[in-house]
Amino acid sequence: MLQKYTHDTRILLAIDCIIFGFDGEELKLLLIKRNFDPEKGKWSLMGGFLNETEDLEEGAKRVLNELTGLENVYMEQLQAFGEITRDPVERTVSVCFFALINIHAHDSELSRSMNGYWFNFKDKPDLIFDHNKMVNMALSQLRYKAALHPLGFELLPEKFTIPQLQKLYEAIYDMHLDRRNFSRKIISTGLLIDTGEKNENSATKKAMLYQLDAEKYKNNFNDFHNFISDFKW
Amino acid sequence: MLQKYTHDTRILLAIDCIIFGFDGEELKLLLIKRNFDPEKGKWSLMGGFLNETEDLEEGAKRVLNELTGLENVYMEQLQAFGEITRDPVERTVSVCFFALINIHAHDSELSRSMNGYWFNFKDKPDLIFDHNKMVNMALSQLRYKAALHPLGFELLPEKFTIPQLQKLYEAIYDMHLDRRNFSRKIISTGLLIDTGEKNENSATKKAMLYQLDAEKYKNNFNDFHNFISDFKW
DNA sequence: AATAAATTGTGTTACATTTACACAATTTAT
DNA sequence: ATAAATTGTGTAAATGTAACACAATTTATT
Repeated sequence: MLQKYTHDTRILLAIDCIIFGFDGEELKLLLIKRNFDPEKGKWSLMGGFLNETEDLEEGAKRVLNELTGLENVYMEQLQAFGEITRDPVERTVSVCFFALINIHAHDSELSRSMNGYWFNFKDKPDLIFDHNKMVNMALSQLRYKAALHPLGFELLPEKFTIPQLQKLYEAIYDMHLDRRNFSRKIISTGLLIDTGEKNENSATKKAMLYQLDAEKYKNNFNDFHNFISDFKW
Repeated sequence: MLQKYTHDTRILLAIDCIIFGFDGEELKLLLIKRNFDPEKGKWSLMGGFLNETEDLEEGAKRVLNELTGLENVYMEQLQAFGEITRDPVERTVSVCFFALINIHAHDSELSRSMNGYWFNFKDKPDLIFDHNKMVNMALSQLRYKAALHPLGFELLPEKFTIPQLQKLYEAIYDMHLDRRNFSRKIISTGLLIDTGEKNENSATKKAMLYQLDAEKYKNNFNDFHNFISDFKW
């Protein structure tokens, strides 16, 4: 058997998880009010230490699951954050993930029991440590990626209308999009299947409900698109 | 003073560094033949453990500098890699960076003394641990980013011709580009300054030498472009 | 039962960008 | 002088994007 490394520093490894949601009008963020130290009483991302028995993705899924009860959620690693003094207690490097969830499908009693609260992204409170930086980078990354790949669907229910999808994109980019051009762009991806149903929650003309073509979505996820060609980066 | 965390796992933190270069014809990778354990005699990326006195970027810069002697190099974090058994010696999470360097400007004696050798990316040998995965992801990320931002310049000498820049892009994407359309696209960014000089190392018509408009480059780096619109992802 | 108000679906035209290709100019070797 | 290789600039067709018009659906109101 191999010797262990002689390297002997104590640098802890944490996971932090940014959770995006969408309520039909605004891009939202699930944050927790800490009832534990350090920084008890302040707002932060959901996080935890990485266990020896799990890899990074498993750790991130665990952390997400502890707050939302969800599994099989879209998640990607943002990056590692390692400023020396980012955690005042002791040296901790955090690997940060962001998740896109259907806000109506999570276990809201569980998240409330963990002191979890949804905020409009625009109205998010000041966060502990370097969590503000993480969240801002995550929004940049979400914008970057959602402009080029069909990512937004992850934030919607299984069946959705094109106007709903447009409102989501308008929330992500905080800008107005042309209804007709947006619709044409989305339809032309070929990723949507007309369910034949209509959105009954409407006081005016009921929009058609679509769902993702799961096969095409999986196979063509990495294709390049140009969903938001006029966003000013 | 705050208590330390009670969390007590030993997970080591390493840095690995992918170093891209360009020799005028091919995209290159600087790898080391390990004369130390583990996996002595095999090929790997340059790496090292993170020290308690440095943050992640500082650690990556140190690792790069130990092999190349370079400072002030373009570098970005790829992501953290944390599979449980990625390092057979003991549990180690590695934060992976990639660097773009001017291949002619580094300390080649130093890198040779560290057992560093340049490979054509296409001919890279099998690497230890998960370094193959890191390198392939880094190429994807380089392609992604260089298609949208003016990144390629980092791999060229200070003064360069447009045909040289084109060869670089052709090497990165492993495809042929139309000379005339490429030239127009690059010129239209407004990032190039005509030095008035010509490339004397040419047996036929000598191409004009350009250099970056440092101010515009810095300010407009995050602007979106479409340098490689016809690459099939 | 007709009408107004809000929203959704589809079409059309002008403008900008990308693609494909032609030709003239420069440099060295023959 | 001529040929071969490469570089710089131009132009027309095809494609994609932006801006805008109008008809259809649904509920509430008259």
